[in-house]
Amino acid sequence: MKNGPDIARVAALIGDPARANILTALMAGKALTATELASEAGVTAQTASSHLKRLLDGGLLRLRGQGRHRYYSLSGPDVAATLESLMGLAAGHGHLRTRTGPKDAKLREARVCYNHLAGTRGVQMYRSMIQRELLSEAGDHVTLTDRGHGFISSFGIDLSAPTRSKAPLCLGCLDWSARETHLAGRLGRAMFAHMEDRDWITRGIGSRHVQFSALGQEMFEQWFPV
Amino acid sequence: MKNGPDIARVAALIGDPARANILTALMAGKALTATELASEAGVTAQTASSHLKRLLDGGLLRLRGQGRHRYYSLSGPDVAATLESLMGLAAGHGHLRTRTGPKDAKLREARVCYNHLAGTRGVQMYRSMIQRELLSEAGDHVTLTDRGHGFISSFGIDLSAPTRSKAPLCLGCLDWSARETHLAGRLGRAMFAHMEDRDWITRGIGSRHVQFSALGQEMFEQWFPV
DNA sequence: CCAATGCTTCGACTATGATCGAAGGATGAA
DNA sequence: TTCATCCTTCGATCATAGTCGAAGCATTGG
Repeated sequence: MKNGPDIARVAALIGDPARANILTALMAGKALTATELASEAGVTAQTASSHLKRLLDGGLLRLRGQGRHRYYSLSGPDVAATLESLMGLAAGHGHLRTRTGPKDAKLREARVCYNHLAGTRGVQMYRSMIQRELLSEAGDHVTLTDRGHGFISSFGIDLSAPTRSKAPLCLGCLDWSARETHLAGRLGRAMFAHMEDRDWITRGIGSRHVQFSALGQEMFEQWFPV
Repeated sequence: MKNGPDIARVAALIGDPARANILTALMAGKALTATELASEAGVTAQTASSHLKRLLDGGLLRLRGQGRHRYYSLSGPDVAATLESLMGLAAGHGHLRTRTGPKDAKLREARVCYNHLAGTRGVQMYRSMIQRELLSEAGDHVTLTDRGHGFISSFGIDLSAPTRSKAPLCLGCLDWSARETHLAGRLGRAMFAHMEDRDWITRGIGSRHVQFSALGQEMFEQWFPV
């Protein structure tokens, strides 16, 4: 009857509350064990196991077994992007899971999205880098310019390190709260990790919120002015 | 337990096969009546009615009543963008509804996506306009440059006509097949309509496929060179 | 007014799948 | 080896919601 990709299958996969909780928890980018995800989703280990199997079969998750632990993570940035897009729809039409509170405002300001910075802070960083032509956009492809390479190495990140990852260096990711692009991809993750190492930012425990330290606040404005 | 938008609600809404068919049918951009959608979805009128009610309540659809007909359409470009994103996931993970056939190849080349041009043709048009600086990208916002305004009016579209629409003039939409951006928004729709008026393109009946005429082929290459 | 069409509501049936208890396999620690 | 932890599989229960037949509104046309 119809042709094209089977959208219902994927959507139904995301459409269960327990599975949606699991996926949302994994948006933070860290790989989590099955039991951790069970508690995140608010179901027993058995139930979570069956959900994880389905998500795995559906290609949304990736599994790495380490000893008796099984670590699950999102299978790729495209999954994260789709989830953000769905969040945008849900938020735009006023279906917030909980009432909009101070926590939401914090999330809107800075949060982690699959290991890179999202929220107004993330958008600010992206805009700043675009404005100064450290990044350039062509179509949907974002690339690091020559000036950008210099900037990044002076920022303290070594991009020349060998990598076996085939993931794109730069990737635009649509922000559900700000409705603008922020930087994802390997570079986005590296910059996030770097700021974490320098104690500019700390992750909220059990939350996607990102807290800027006083130093971080100052440095961020200095490196990424509008 | 969790915070943020209620993603499961929206995803579950899209996750039913009948509703997914309805939404996919509406991706073509035209408003369709309840009975038309019922036949598209392959269910009876009663069933479709209940689905349409739910989609309406969920904010995914928009309703305009005309006489005894009720015309349903997608509530906005953000909905279309999310659907495309889901298609990308589904296609990427190999869940095609039907076997990949010639029809799919045609769809990949040129199709209508919420009343604007998508597929490799759509991407080509977008790239061409970006390259020649008729469009400029800043973050997620796409804007028509001064040169772009000149180009559009020589193309034969009058943008000075008064509009009560608050929809953005330019909007990037991620293509599920090409995985690049193509032009959506009011301008994207206007350009599509213009090419339709000039018989450069015709829509496939009951399909999202777009057929280029010989004239259209030639003109398209002339106006949007790579 | 009546008849026809488009659409929705109601009610009942049914199936899918979400859930958890219990049990079993796998790994690591002692 | 023995025990504990992590995780999965099996089986049974139960609720949600997708489906359609029948009936009821609403609108149009004669």
